[in-house]
Amino acid sequence: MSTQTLLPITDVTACCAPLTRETLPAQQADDLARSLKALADPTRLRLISIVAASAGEEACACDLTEPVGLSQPTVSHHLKILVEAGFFTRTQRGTWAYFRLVPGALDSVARLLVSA
Amino acid sequence: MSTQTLLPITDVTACCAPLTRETLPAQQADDLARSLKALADPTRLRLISIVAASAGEEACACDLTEPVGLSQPTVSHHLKILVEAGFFTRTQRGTWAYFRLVPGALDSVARLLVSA
DNA sequence: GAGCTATATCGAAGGTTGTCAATATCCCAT
DNA sequence: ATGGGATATTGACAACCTTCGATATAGCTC
Repeated sequence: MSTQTLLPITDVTACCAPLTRETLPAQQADDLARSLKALADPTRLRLISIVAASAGEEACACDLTEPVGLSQPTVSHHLKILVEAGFFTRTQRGTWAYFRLVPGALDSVARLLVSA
Repeated sequence: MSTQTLLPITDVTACCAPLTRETLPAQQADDLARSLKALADPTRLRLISIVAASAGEEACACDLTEPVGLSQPTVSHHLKILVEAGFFTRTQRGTWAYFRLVPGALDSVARLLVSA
């Protein structure tokens, strides 16, 4: 993960043919790789899965630390990466931070991987 | 990328519900993350794309170095990672090594990412 | 066999990532 | 205001990744 700002997924997938259709330009390869890097961590996959399975498809940060078994700063770090990559939205309500899946974000990445 | 042996994709995806269906067990999160890590590199995405777009969906290693603009050892390294992750097969014909996409491998990963 | 070519492996440098403890920030309640 | 709880940021460290040049291996051709 670089320090560069991540494109929201919807931008990454706005324009392009699927991966297997024609040779991917370097710029688009970079963008897609950045999105995939955000997903390519077991803790982040579990966070996505937990949020998606939560009531209202929304989860409080306070309920995410314990299930993944890592420290609070580490979980906060992973959540930030998922937000910056465009997979999560963050809503502050009082002291609590709530996270939701961005609708269609995972599907956009998936669509780029398939041929048909 | 760890030194640990990668599961072929078909094993990763053999058993499990989509990512967003229920909380992903740690073991499956690890496996899927390993597959995604193999994809999460711009050079490897371009290699996949070039091979997929080649005549017969097959490409010789000798034709892959120049388009990605990296050294021969580096390209060889990326090809190895894609083979070990189960996305490519490698066939030796004389001095040349030919690479093909494993049918369905990308689709298996994509299917785990979508909800529907 | 000798030499050439294609590919893989080795070893090292530099950058990136995941993790934590410590600390800062923000918001609510008293 | 003050205190307490929730979350984010900082700084540090170890592990890992990408890349290369140098070298090894394997197969073809003469």
